[in-house]
Amino acid sequence: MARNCRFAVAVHIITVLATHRDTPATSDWIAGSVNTNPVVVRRILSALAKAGLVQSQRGIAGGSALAKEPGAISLLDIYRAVDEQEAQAMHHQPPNPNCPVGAHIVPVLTEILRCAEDAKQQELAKRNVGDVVAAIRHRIAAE
Amino acid sequence: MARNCRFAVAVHIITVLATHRDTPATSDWIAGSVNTNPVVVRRILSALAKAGLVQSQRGIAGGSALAKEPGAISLLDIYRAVDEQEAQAMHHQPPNPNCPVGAHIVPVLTEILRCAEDAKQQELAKRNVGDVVAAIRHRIAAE
DNA sequence: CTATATCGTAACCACTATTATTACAAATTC
DNA sequence: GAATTTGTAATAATAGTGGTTACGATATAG
Repeated sequence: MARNCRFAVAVHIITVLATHRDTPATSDWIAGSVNTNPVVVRRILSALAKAGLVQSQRGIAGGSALAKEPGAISLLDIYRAVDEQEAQAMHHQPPNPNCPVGAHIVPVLTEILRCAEDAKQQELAKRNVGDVVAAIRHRIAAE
Repeated sequence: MARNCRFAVAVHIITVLATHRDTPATSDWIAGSVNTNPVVVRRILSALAKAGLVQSQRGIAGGSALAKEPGAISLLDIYRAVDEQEAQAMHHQPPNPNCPVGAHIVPVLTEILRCAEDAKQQELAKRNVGDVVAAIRHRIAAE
């Protein structure tokens, strides 16, 4: 259970909200579509709300709704809202500073990983929630 | 201790080998530069050897050495040799197939994450071990 | 005002990925 | 044959992750 699926679940949640814009969706109802626990959904909704992507309301007619148009929410917005951790990390222990390689490799590697992560994020920035909804509608129509 | 630093350690190891090409390096010696346990170094060397990037030899004059020129080893080669796991994963439980979103989002998300990962790998492919050695030499000269 | 429904979040558990460490057989050289 | 080194298995320690329970805060209905 250790692999990170927050991004997948977050996109799922936002896509559900984008296809039910008439009425706020409860975490319980969303959890039924994602097939997980409502608290997991609420945790991710909380992160998305902090990023300004969704709005939630408590109470008897409460629930969550998009705070922006689907076309104005990129997948990078979602990624940054929920996936703060780097995939590849630096050494656990700092390398030996008396070795020429050990003394200088960390900033070199950090810069390389930053470029690689940037490329990934730029690819995510090319797509928005409207595109995901359209892709799903296309698949439904093709059935 | 849960973050993945195999890529960082693998690049470190290969860079050490690239700067000491005259004689094979023992895992114990490399571990001194990386500041970790020799077995950790040997495990990563084993993965690098399976990818054809290094060669190791047992025995009293044993150790490891590059199997290719530094300029012929890209960082993507190293990444693929040691980092098999995806950073972002799909849902733990399959989504609800009775929800239109749940029924169709997985292939859409899989394709998006594949593109993002591809972009990252293409960025890593642009750099090779020779570039890393040059960057480190540049930093040493700038001291 | 009270009851009900819902969110927000803390606390805890189970599971997994990862690194560190010990141990030892296999291989190589002297 | 002794010494050294790799290769790998086994184990422990740590941390990230999602699932679950619990409960206070909040909003609406009546």
